[in-house]
Amino acid sequence: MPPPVPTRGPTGRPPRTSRTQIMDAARRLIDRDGWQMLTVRRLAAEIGVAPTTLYHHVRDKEDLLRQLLNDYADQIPRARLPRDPHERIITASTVMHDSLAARPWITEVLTADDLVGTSSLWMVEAIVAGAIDSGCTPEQAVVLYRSVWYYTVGEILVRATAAHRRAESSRPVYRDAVLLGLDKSELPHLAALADRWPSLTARDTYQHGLHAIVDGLLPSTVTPS
Amino acid sequence: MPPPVPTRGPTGRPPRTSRTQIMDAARRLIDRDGWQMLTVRRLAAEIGVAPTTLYHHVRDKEDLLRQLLNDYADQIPRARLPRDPHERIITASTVMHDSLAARPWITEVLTADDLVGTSSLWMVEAIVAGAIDSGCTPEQAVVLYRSVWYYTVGEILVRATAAHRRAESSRPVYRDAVLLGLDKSELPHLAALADRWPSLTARDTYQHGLHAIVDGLLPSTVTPS
DNA sequence: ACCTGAACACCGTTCAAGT
DNA sequence: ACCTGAACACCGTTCAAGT
Repeated sequence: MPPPVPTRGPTGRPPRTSRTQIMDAARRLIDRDGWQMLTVRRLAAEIGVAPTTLYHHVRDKEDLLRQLLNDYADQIPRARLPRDPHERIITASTVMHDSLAARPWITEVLTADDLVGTSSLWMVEAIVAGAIDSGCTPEQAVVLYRSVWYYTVGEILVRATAAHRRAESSRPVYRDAVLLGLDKSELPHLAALADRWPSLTARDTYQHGLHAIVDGLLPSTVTPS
Repeated sequence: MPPPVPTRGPTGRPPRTSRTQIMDAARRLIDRDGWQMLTVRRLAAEIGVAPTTLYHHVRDKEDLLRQLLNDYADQIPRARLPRDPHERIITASTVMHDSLAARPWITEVLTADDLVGTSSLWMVEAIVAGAIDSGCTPEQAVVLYRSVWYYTVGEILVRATAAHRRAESSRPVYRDAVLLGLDKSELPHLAALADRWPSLTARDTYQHGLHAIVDGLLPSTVTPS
């Protein structure tokens, strides 16, 4: 329940713009025109206010983006998780995936352009050929290639942006701050791992995951008679 | 060997700017200041020429980016591939990965910002907890989580940008054009799959790869006695 | 306290004009 | 044929001034 009367103080002008109003307009704009169209100026126009006004309710554009992502995350319903650990992993991963897939712009906020040319296709050929020679159908071979590609793109991308962000070093990395302030009773494993997290995620585990994907997607190796 | 004399014709001014000169300057600029700093105007300044001049040698900024990526791909040495199919997959994947990792800006061209907040951590907790309950050490659990995260980010990202690019529909999708013009003797499997490629990559195979990663990274399930 | 216009330092791109 | 300046339609952000 918002205060029906502006709080007392040095008696100023009553606010005509609220933070939630801004976030709503931002979502509306993104849904209608795509997230690339979310500019401070357009957002202000959408609300019907001067661009400079927004800087009274939001620190800068990045602050606005972060708020937008957090609001969306808050709204994802906590899934009922199965007891079996393996199933629990699959379920949580799926929710994670589906949440992102429902609003692709959220992941698109992390991306921009894709331009893959002809001269790198020999690698694709090698992977597809290897899969077929291992007994895959062409369909399975393509699935295998795509899984490797997704995993590879994700790995490079996440690590690159993390490094990038660390290098900019303006603010204290944000994620570390988040991790250290965790509720032990709500997220026990993460809280226990919080201090080791930076060093654990610094490791190069690309090969680890790569082998898992390849082993998991090739037809189970039958020992030749 | 470039012609020592400008080719005859309606006798014009001799070129002071070449396409390769532009690409060199672009790489220099990216290496020095990061790819975000690659703007048409800065690039022109780096060369010492008016911004508008560049539009005589390059169609637009996207053309420049694409050229940059293709040039880099051309320069990756064709790896000697092992005979064993499984090993061949690993090798090609690794080259692919290493090539991107060597110049992170190439993948960063596909990305922009990462901002993951506190309220989605319950999913991470569920995955890590499930892994530990399955017999993983904390280290292994984090490896598993990261692999899933990379794979998921990559999948969403690649598909989203692909869809996005398809929606813009200005030019004929580029990749399709590339695929159809393949040399059958050089890339036989890809050439054979070229026409089915769009439909094959349109399929949702997220679960496929996800199960492979999880199965591959959990300790081999010992049937309980 | 809240909102604003003017201003700053940028973008990518077009186009008529110069050599 | 090649290069240019002026111009257009934009960005994000700051800051002194208004109510």
